[in-house]
Amino acid sequence: MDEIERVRDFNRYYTRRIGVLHLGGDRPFGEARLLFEIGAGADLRDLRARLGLDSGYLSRLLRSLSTQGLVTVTPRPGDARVRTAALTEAGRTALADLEERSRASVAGLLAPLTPPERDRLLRAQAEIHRLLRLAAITLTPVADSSPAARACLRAYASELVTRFPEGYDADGALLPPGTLHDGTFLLATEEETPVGCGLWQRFSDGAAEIRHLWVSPAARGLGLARRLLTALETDAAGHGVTTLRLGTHSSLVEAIALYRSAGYQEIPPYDDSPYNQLAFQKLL
Amino acid sequence: MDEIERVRDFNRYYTRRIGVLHLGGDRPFGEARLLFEIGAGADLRDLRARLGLDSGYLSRLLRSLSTQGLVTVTPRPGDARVRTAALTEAGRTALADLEERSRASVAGLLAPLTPPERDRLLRAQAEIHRLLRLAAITLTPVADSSPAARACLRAYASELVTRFPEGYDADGALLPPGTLHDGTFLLATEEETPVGCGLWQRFSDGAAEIRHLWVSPAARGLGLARRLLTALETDAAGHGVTTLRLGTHSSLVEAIALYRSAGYQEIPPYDDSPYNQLAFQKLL
DNA sequence: CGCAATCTCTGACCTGAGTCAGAGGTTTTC
DNA sequence: GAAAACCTCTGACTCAGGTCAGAGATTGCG
Repeated sequence: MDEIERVRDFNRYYTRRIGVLHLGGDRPFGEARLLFEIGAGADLRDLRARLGLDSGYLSRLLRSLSTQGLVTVTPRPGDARVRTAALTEAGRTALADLEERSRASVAGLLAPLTPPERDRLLRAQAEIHRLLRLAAITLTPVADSSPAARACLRAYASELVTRFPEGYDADGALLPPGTLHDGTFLLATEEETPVGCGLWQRFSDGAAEIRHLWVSPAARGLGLARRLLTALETDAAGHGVTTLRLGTHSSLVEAIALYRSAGYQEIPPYDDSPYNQLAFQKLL
Repeated sequence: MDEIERVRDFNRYYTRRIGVLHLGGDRPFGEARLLFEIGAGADLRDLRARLGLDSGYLSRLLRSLSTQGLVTVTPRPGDARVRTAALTEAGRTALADLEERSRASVAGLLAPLTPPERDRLLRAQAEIHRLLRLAAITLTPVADSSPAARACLRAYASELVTRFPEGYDADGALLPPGTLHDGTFLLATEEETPVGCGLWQRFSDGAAEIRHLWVSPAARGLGLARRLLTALETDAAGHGVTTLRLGTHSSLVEAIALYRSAGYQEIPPYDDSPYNQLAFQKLL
């Protein structure tokens, strides 16, 4: 049985087992989901966007919930076009009940397992979650002046400000927008939000430099930095680059470990940036 | 976040990610499932039982598939009450197409991962599968003469016949039906089928013996033997047993390792059974 | 042989989930 | 102040999935 078949097999088994679990109770799934999503109150437009519902459908669902006395829908003060939904006291208890029943069915699933077995289950789930998130992240080349690219670089810079003991001067050290001509800016995106970046840029001597490799805190621990690095190397190699260099700050220990494990050799610093206390090189 | 919440969280993420995968194509899910289940041909009654369908519903589904030219339904030769469904050539290609598209969507999911990452994913999935299977197995006390109990003991005996170099004389060594009076026979059941057993039986001196601990080949590697053993110990302790003994054959190395790791100490053989070459004891 | 059991089919019905085209309010913009 | 934009609601409709009651055909059994 090959890799794909094993994954399909697992999917079948898992969804079958999980399908049995208590999801919406006796309440239709759509209503249960809506109760959950309203939570502390929400505008209908937001609910529609979050749940991907048709406005007519949402309207009917809400009416059903409000005739059951679980939610109230009122015009938002200040803008009466928008209406906001809120749970009533009965709605809150209904939601709590749903939650409790869902928890109970999971607890029933776990009950026969010993603590070490449960621990292994949780670890395996965390591993799968990690890997699936990583698999869902896409890398795309974008212009270094694109809003997403600039947002990543700003986040990168503001993190370095706090990480470097001497601070970080973004204006002086960050790649100015629109200046990346011979190279590629790669943006990592998870479900439409940018979660990392990196770029390579050719030197006048034909070698190239990797810069601004960054992974957002929300996406750390997935192995994304390594993937970005390999993708940058492949892209650069595809553009004829044979020598890659990079400089880094001695306080960025994880980055340094990454470079070493990716086959980069330490070389003497090749520029005068105060932040590049260490330099590395790799021949592609 | 507690254990239960973490499991729920994973379930939410996983089902969301998997839900996107290609399941039935443009074909309704029910029809796709039916195509899959018909496979090389099946009686309608079996299909109903396997898929849990109402007979009217199945009839309509099949009619839809047969007007699409994907299946033929014919009376079974020999018993014209029963009808059997078979895929046509077009049905086989439609099924192959479904399979292929499902495979392709899984392949797309895996594509961004490196081989070691995929390997970790598969391992984690296998671990979860194992643990969920184990959690789904129930242990119930049954009469030693019940059909399920006898079936397990027969399977146990026929396995020993091939495992022991000297063979195994079931008539002489197996617990005769209806003879377990002061003790408990535990049956392990996975989705209605028996997958293991074990019993404890009190000696005249007040101590008790564990016998016939067996796990079906289909359920090995899950940790079921250990669970059975602990359950037997707990049950026996609940009946006032403080000393448990057991005898085993020197060729059953996994069993011996299990006993040792469960805290059993080797003692001199306490009976003259030719199969109990080793004996163990544990004080509860 | 006749009756009961077995199996499948048909028609009638239901629910959840969702789409689509307007109608009718409210606010913003010019 | 009027038009445009925005937001929600209503009515009409679709589809998948499923249940239920009985009709009709066939077979097994006494």
